[in-house]
Amino acid sequence: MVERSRSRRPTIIDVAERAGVSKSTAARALAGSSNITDETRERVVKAAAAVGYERNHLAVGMRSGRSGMLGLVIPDIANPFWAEVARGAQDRAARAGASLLVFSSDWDPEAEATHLRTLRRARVDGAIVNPVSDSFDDLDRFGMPCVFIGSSAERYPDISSVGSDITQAVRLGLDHLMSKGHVAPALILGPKSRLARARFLRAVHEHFVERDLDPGVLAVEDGEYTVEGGREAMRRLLAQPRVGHLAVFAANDMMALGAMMAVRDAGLDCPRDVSILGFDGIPSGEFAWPGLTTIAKPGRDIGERAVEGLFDEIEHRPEHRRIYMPCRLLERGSLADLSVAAPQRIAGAGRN
Amino acid sequence: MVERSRSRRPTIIDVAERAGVSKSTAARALAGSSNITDETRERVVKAAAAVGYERNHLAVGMRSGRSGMLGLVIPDIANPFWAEVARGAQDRAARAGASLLVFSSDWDPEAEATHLRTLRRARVDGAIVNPVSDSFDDLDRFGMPCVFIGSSAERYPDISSVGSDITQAVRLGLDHLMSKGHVAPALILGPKSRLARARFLRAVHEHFVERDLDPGVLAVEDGEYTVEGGREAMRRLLAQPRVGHLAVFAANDMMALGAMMAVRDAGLDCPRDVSILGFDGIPSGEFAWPGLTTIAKPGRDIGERAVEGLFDEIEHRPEHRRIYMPCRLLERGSLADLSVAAPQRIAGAGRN
DNA sequence: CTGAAAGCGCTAACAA
DNA sequence: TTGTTAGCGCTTTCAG
Repeated sequence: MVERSRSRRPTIIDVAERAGVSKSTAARALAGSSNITDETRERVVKAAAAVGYERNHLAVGMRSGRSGMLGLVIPDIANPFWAEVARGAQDRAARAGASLLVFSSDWDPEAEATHLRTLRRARVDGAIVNPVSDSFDDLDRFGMPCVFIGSSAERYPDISSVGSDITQAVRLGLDHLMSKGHVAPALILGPKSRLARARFLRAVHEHFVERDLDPGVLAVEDGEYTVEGGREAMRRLLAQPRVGHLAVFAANDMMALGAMMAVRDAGLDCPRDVSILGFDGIPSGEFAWPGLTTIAKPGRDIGERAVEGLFDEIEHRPEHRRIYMPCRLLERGSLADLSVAAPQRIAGAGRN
Repeated sequence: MVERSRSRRPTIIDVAERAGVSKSTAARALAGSSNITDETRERVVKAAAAVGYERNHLAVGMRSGRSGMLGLVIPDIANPFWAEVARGAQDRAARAGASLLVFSSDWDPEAEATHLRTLRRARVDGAIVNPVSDSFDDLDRFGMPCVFIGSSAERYPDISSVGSDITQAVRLGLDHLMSKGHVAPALILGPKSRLARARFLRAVHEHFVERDLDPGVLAVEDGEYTVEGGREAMRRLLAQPRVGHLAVFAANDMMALGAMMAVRDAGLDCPRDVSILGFDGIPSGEFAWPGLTTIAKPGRDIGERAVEGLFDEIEHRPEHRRIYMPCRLLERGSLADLSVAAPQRIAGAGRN
C-alpha cells in the first residue's frame, strides 16, 4: 500500500530522501537515464512507489517548454460528427501520452478567439482548429503550431490541414445514384457563404463534365446545415413540377433527415417516391425509417490524423501538410433501385 | 499591431523592461492589485499589449498550486448523452476561466486508471468521473477532489455526485404510460450487475405499490445497454404469449431504438401494435420513425452542476453533495393512446 | 556514476 | 508605491 500524506503531494525530493540519493540522481533514475547503477535505480524506483510519487507535469512543462497538452477547438462537441473527431483526436493524443483540452466555439468568432487565447496561456504544444471563418487574415491569432480541420483550410497554404476528400465523396455518391438509375439528382446544399458548398458543387460539375453530361440540368436548393434547413429545401423541391421519381443528394445528414421529414409531410414515401442520399454518416441516420443511405466521413480518423499532423508540426517535420481522408458509402434504405424496377428510365434519362 | 518575436514568447520580464519597472510591479499591475499608481499600471498594461504578453498558466499553476484545469473522465465522448454532459461541463468551466481535459474510458477500468493518473500528473484541480466500476473500494485511486456522475456514486457517501433523478423519471414515464392506457408495461432493463438497473426497478416497484398495483405482473427482459441488446430483449418479449397491445418501457434510448427495430422485424407496427417509451433523450430518437417518446435526462445541466460541485469540493465548501436532476418527458410518436381508442381496455386491465 | 547549482515564469513576503 | 528575493518541482549542465 502506498503511504499518502494528506497534506502534500510527494515531490522528487521526497523520493530522493527516501532512497538516500540526491534529487538529480532520483530524476535520472526515474527518467531511465543510462548513467545509473542498476542498484541505485532500483532503490529510487522503489522509493518512488513507496511514497506514491507522480511526476508533476506542470513543472516538467516549465522546464522543458513542452506542456504535453494539445488544444481542440471545434464548433460543438455535442454534434455527433465533431464528437467523433474529438474521440479520434483524444485517443491518438492519449496514445502519445498527451492530453487534450477541448473547446466548443459554436461557430462564434469571439468564442473561438477566447478559446485560442486560453490555449495559448495554458501553453499547449499546439492546437487543432476548425476555423469559424473562411475569410480571416489575422493568422497571428493562432500564435502556436496549428492544424486545421475542414475545407476552409484550403485558403491557408502555410497551415497544414486534415479534411475529408469531398471530391471522392461526391463521386462515390453520384456513381452510386447512377448505378441505381438516378442520373440527375437534385442537390440540397449549405449556405452560399460556406466554402464547403463551393467545393461540393465543383466536384459535382467535374463529375458530370467528365461523363459528357450537363450539370446545368441539376436542381439546387440551399439551406442551413440543419434539419429545418433540409426540410424547407425539400419542401421547395417538392413544390417544383417534376416527372417520375425524385432523387436528392444532400450535403449533410441533418439536412437529409429534414428532407425525409418533408417527404413524409407531403404524404409521399421514401424511397418509393423520393430517394435521399446524405453526407456525414451520423448515427441518427441508422435509426431513421427508412435508414438513411449516406456517404460517411471518417470523423475519428480525421481526428487521429489531425493529431499526428500536429505532432509533425510541433517537431518541425513538414511532411504531408494537406490530408484528404476518403469517405465511404453507407448503404441503408433511402434509395430506390430504378435500374431494376424500370430499366427504360435509365436509357431515357441517358438520352437527355 | 503586436510585435511578436519568432523565437520566444514574451514573459513578464519583457513587459517589465519595456515599462521600465520591476517584474513584481508588472505582475501587480497586471493582476489588478490596488497598491499601484494609475500611471504605472497604464504603462505596464500598454507594454504588455505591445509585446503581446500572455500570462503563462503553467508557471502560475506551479506557484499557486492551482492549474486552472479540470478533468473529465466519461465512458465515451462519441456517445450523444456523454457528449451533452461534456458540453455542459465545458461551458461551465470556461465561464469560470478553467479548461477541461477530456478522456474516454470505454467502460474499461484500466483505461480509467490510466486517465486518472494522467490527470493527477497534469495537476488538474479536480476531476469529474463516471466511475466504471460499481464495486471499487480503492477510492485512493482518485487522489484529488472528485465529483461522480451517475448512480454508482450512491455507494460513496464521502464523494459528492450529480445524476439524474431516476425515481422522478420513472414516475414520469409510468404516469404517462398510464394516462395513455398502458397499465402494465413490460420493462427492458440493463444488465443485472449495474446499480442503475436496481434503482430503476426499485422506482417502478414503489410507484406500483403506491397505487395498490402489483409490480409482480410486469414482464422484465435484460440486455446490454445497446441497440442490439434492446433488439434481442424485444424479440424475447414478442415471443411470449400476450393479449392485445404491448407497451414497453426501456431503460435506455439505444435499447428502445433496438426494440423498435425488433417490432419492425416481426412485421408489427409501432405504435399500432406495440408502444415504446425510451429513457435518455438522445437526438437519434427524434428521427426514428415513429419518433421515440422518451424521458430525457438533462445531460448538459448534469455537466454544469458537476463542475459547480467540483468547485465547491476544491474550495472545501461541502454544500449539496448529492444532486439529482429532474428529467422531462419528450412526447413524440411511439406511444399509442389506448385511453381514446379503446377505453374498455383500461377498465379491463385495471381489474387484473 | 553522483551531487551541487542554475533556471524555466510567476507571485508573495519582506524591505526600502 | 516599488524593488529584491525566494521558491513552486523539475531537468540539465558542470564538477567531482
